[in-house]
Amino acid sequence: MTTAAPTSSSRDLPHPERAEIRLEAVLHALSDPMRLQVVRELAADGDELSCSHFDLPVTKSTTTHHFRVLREAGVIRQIYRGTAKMNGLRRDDLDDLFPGLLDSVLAAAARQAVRLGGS
Amino acid sequence: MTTAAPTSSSRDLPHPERAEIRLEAVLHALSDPMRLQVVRELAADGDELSCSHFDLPVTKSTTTHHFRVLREAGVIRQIYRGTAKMNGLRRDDLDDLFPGLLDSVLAAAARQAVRLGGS
DNA sequence: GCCGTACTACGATGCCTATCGTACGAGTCG
DNA sequence: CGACTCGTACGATAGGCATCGTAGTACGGC
Repeated sequence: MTTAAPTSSSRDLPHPERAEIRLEAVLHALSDPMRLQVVRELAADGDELSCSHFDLPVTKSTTTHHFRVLREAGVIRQIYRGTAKMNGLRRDDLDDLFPGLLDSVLAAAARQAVRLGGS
Repeated sequence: MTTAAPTSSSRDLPHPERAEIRLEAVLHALSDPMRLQVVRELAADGDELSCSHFDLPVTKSTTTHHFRVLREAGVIRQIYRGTAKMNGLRRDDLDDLFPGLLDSVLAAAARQAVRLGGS
């Protein structure tokens, strides 16, 4: 074992090419609190998180929708692994297209979380 | 010349306090091509640009709407000066709340403009 | 082969918003 | 004053989107 199957599921999902990623779409994707939260967790916990790992206060239908928006904007990459769908940040592509943008947004989100959740 | 009238119009517009500016609202404001364009011009040409200076491919009503969204998100500051309404980027507030964010977005927009308009 | 789990697809709904047109208010200049 | 310019307000409209629920598909384990 230890491999054998490269997890090559037949179904794969459409992702935009690096050159097709549009800044407006990325900003729009990140402008939703739900999706921003997802991106923050992905950035913090590293890649390879399944959809079900996230405990969002919405139904699974809505969760699927948000992941799709993130994927179609080019923010995340999704691959099926068995029944689970793993999500990873497209940090390399984003950093190449928009240097520093993702880090700025993440830092801004973290700052704001402290400022608002201030305790 | 060079001053004399402090241009103190009686009508002034509601702006969010610095502490009220929300990252999601800023990202959403910048996710519209029209508004992003406005912000880019403001950043390039310095402050103090009148609404009519912008030649957007929409009617004046819509232009007013976009400026209002930008103002209510805390991205720009607007003041009346006679019949004109001057617009300025709230760079100080944004840089304080979200260091580097505005510059990253502007740089990303410039890069993308080159990449797409790339001749 | 069957069942449970993970996620999707589709339709419905209600809200938000980008857009327009027209009518109006505020200032400036003749 | 009167006319013109700049921008606003309001209503209408059409499209987008966040949300849900239900039904369905794909995979893995028993």
